[in-house]
Amino acid sequence: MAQSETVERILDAAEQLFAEKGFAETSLRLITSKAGVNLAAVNYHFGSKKALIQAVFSRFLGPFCLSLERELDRRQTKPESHASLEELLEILVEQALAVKPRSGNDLSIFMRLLGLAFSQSQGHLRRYLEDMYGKVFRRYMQLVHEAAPKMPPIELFWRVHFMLGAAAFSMSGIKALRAIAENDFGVNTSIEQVMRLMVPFLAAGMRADSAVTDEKLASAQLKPRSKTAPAPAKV
Amino acid sequence: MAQSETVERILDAAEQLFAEKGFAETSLRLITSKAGVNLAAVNYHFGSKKALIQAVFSRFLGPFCLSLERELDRRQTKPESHASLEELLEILVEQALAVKPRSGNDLSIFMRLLGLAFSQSQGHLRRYLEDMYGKVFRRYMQLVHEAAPKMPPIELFWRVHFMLGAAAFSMSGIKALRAIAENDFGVNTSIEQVMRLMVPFLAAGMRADSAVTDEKLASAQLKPRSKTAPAPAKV
DNA sequence: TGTACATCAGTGAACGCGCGTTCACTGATGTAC
DNA sequence: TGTACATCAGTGAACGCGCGTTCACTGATGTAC
Repeated sequence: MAQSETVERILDAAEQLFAEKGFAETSLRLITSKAGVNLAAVNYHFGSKKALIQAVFSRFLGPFCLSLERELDRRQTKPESHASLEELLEILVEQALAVKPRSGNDLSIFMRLLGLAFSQSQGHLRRYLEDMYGKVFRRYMQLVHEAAPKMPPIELFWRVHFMLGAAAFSMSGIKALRAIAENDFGVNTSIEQVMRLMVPFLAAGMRADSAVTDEKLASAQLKPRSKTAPAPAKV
Repeated sequence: MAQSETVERILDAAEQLFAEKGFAETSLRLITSKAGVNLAAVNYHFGSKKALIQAVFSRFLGPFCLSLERELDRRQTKPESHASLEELLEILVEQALAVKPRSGNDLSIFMRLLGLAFSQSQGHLRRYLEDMYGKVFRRYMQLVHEAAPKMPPIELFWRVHFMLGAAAFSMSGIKALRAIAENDFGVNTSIEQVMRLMVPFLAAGMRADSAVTDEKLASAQLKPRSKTAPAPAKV
């Protein structure tokens, strides 16, 4: 076998199987037999199953976040004009679609993996993703904050996670959902179409009138972020 | 031990552990030791681990769906007036909150389980839920359909799943999210408050102007549901 | 140009471990006569 | 009232199995002299 074509074969097989079955349910024996490589090759090249899981994410998220960061840089140099919610969401769609052609595999596979990353209890994975990509994510969130109409910060917080949920969930089950849609309506909805359908839905949700009635919630403000402990003392 | 207090203890422990760790990652040994019962008791009372998983869902979904069905009956007898999207969403919130006091345990645990049911590959569970609760779900969806402003059916289909995603995802990670919110903003958001924050977000998303530009998608209509095969012949 | 050695991707078999399940058994309770 | 039997929740130990990981090994390729 050519110089570490093996590594790519393992990553391809693992990506697909993890997306289908989840992490715990996918054994190294299944991965290596699908990849047509030796069982021990995973531990030889990656060191452990955990490291393989992280490598699968990095292969996609690396280029994606790099591309996203460059796009954010580009916008920052332009004359100061805030992007709309729709524009911000479109940026993500564009970056995701741009990364896709890396290989023959499907964007939907990776979206499903992202969904799993949140719902499966892979503590090491969440720590790894936060360390590697947390910075870009927070930078993007800052722009969303600026684009959202004046709203209690805590409500913004929750709405962002509703958005995240809608995206991660529908993408994570996208294969089944597309099949149902095809069966019930007789038309095929491409991944790209689904993502574009999501944009106005999410933007409208973000713009809905505030529902906060509780006074404590309404007045809550973002505390300064501290690495190790809550904010030190009263202001 | 009193007459099958054991069964309840197993269900309580399993519910909590499944929600924390997922199904595959939670062993019967962990469940039974947390419950303080013998390892073999699960297989004695439930027959298998799969059956235990289903029983955990039924303990909550049974009362919930019964309660939902009665509420839908009540509304059907009233003078013909369509419920708004907000009203329909509020119904779910009310039913969910009404079931909660069954025991001391937390609604959030069950919401997380529901999220897991979609994202973990438990084929038997999806089949079981569809068989048991599919009917009520489709009846409810019909009302949502009537409440949504005129919209291509396929877009409605996708938007419903965006809603489902936002709910399932944010509820499934609710424990971590509440902790982050508490840490970053210094206020506690109750599960009930989160659910009520979700209602206007989802309703606004459902009402957003249609984004369908593709002609094929715009004209797609719901096919008659057939048990075994696609619709028989051209109309 | 030829030989000795180092490197390294990949291998095959085995390791110990935790898993879900099974099974013969116990002991308390209820029932028939 | 007393005895024999049936029922059934619960037990303790063992079963076979698939898992992630380890390890001594192979064989191809590159490098030094």
